[in-house]
Amino acid sequence: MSQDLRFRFAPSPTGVLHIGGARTALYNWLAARGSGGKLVLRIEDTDRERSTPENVEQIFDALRWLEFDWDEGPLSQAERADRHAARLAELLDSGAAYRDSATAEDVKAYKAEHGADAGYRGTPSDEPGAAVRLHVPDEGETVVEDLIHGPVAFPNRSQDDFVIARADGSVLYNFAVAVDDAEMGITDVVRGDDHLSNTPKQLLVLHALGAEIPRYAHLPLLHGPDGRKLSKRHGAASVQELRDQGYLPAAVRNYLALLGWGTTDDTTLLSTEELVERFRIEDVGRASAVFDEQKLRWINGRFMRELPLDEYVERVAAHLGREPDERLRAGCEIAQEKAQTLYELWPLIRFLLEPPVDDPKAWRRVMGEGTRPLLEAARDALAAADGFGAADVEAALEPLLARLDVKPGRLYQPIRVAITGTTVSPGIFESLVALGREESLARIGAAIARMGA
RNA sequence: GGCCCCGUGGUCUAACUGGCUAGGACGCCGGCCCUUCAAGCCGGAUAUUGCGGGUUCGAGUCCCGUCGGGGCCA
Repeated sequence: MSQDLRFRFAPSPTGVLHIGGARTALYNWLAARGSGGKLVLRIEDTDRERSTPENVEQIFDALRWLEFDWDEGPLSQAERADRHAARLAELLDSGAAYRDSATAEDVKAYKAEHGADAGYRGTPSDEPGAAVRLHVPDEGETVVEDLIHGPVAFPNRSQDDFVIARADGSVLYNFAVAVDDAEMGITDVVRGDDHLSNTPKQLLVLHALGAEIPRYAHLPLLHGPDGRKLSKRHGAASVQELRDQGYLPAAVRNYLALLGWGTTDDTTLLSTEELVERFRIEDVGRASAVFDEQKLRWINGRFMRELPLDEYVERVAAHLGREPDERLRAGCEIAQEKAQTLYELWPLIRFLLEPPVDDPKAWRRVMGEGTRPLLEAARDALAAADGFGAADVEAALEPLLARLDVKPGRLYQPIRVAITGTTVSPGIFESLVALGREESLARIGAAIARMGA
């Protein structure tokens, strides 16, 4: 078992953890856990505008919600900047990099002369306004040994002598990350496909630095149903939204894991332990995937139903921002089978915690002609019941069906509307029991009164 | 424009070094159950594995070409 593996995850600090980013984090985390390594989190600070402490904290929040653990990057922002400067000077001294004052036009002109597929090669200069470029060999190729794609070769002659630092000394992305990886001892880089063609540049920097090369795994990107990169327009696009909509972290982890990877034996529902045990980064597919919220909902429903009641109540209470009292617990007990998300549970148990809702449509549809005698009979029967357990309630109401010669729905739906205000609720007997005899009678009475003569 | 990646039913995927009547899941349709809505159970439709060649007794799996989608850089 190799120890001290460091997987890095570097979300951009916009405050939003996108689903694609969350999957990347998950794969990093699973791979790290599976190999005895650890996940190192480093926030990308390239976008100063949006890189506020609040935004960074929001990313951490989302990651914590997913129940990941990680180490913060071993180097502070300031330390990183120091290393960048030092390494840059090093490359300049050794001649691996050089100053060049060429403009974009100059590069274009170079290509016009040498061919479009010829990488730009500059001439060293001492001018003050010169940027720093890295020397790229003319011969051979730089190959990325990718765990998912296999070897991917990039011809060196087509690669520009790319800019690694601006004239003012500020470093560019491909140089900065390569230095960071080297300085932080990153052993495994698991990130999106969009970085695949950046990788040869980072390798070139690493080579010039004489640093160790990490293992790379480039994940396929996530797309929306329209085939374009997943974004806000496609509904839930961030982990924060998923959380707000009442999804369970374990279900989200399960679903995300399946978005680009599958088990050989066709298992769909996996606990996190199983995920850690079975996930292998090498088995991740190469094609981009489409986020399908319907499947997430299904998986979430399965996890919801399998949750122990105590934990279920806790999760629900947290989501609703309420105390987990007896009423709530009673509601959870009778509605756990029915909700796919925490969010969906509320309309089902609301009647226990608040007065019945006013739903004119439901009322009109169910409380038609001849309903009043049915409700009166139900009220009387419930009032006279021996006890008020589910069996007692059923024993009280069931005989009415034959006596009044009505189908079950004709009797039960009006009761349902009377006590909840809506046509959808948990089982009618359980609902009455959870509400209690007194309150049930009061609500049925109120409904009768509302119907008038 | 250059370089690179990808292409299995609507969606996510499985198929060790070529042998499978292309498997599973979500969704969809139908049925059962039934006090509503779900869930559950049963059954069904949907894939000439982007397309065209080639190698082979045999290709989703190998080779060539082509189309389409995407990424990075410019």
